[in-house]
Amino acid sequence: MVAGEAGETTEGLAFLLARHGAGAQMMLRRALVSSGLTPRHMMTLKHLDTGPVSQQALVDMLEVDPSVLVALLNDLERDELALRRRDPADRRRHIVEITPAGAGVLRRSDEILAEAEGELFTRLSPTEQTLLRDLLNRINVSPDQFTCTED
Amino acid sequence: MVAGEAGETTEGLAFLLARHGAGAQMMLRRALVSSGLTPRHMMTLKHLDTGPVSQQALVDMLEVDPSVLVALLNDLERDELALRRRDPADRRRHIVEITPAGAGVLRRSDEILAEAEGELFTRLSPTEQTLLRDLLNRINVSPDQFTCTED
DNA sequence: TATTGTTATACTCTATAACTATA
DNA sequence: TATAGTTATAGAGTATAACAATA
Repeated sequence: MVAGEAGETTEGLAFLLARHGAGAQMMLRRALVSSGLTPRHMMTLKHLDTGPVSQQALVDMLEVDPSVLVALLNDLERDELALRRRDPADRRRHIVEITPAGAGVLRRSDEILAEAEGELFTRLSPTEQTLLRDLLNRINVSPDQFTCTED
Repeated sequence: MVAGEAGETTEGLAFLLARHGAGAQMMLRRALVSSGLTPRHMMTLKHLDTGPVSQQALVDMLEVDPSVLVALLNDLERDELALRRRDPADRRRHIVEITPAGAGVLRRSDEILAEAEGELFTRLSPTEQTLLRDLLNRINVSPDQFTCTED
């Protein structure tokens, strides 16, 4: 940082990561437009694909606000990609499951996404992609993320 | 991709990148709260720090909408971190420059950010951080990003 | 009283278009 | 007519709190 070049400043690594992360998010969003899904809808379907779960469990998996999940599930249910039914054992609970149509959309979206990902990372060899994954998995995403109210 | 484990699905690399990019963005935002800056305010100051420029030039550098830049500069000018003056050569233009106070805030923010970045990447050696930077710089952030209207 | 899910509301960000003043 | 900057407005996304049903 002390030794900077003449006119060009080196962008901080965190800024670079944030910028390209936003780019990846935008890429995902665009790739999924043809499926009528947002990245979050897709992640929801992905979790549902492993079996029925309560909304509470989904909230934990997706790390979203309960009210956000309600909206997501309303969309999926309207399009008949998922459905809610009461848990007979605890009638407060909703058990959410994916429909066959939902599973189909998920599979198609997975293919579309694989192609889009391929384009995004064409300039990285498979080895380098694995390396990138490992490096990303070793950054401290949530060290003091608990102090999130404000300070 | 074909060979997945029993219950765990491997998260797509693009999803991983988007997720950790959002994490980095949140970290930046929190680290800068004490400066009263958002990451974008800081980027603006960083560009201004290399010399006075027109708003049009800033729009290109920051890749934001002109109306967004207006709001950013209003904030910075209210806090006397930057100022606008008319370009005598073309009175439509505003020449924007950083103030001494703005340069001071920028320097302090740079230090704060260096510390926060250090924490974010503690588990990566300097070599690995350079490697991560190189890998990030080689992903295709804007291949068909021009087709952004909708399709 | 606590928990699950829902609704309503407000706040931030962003995108768009209309407007002004200059050229 | 085109350009630089501004303003106003609407839309998406998110966060919060109040609420109904059930435990």
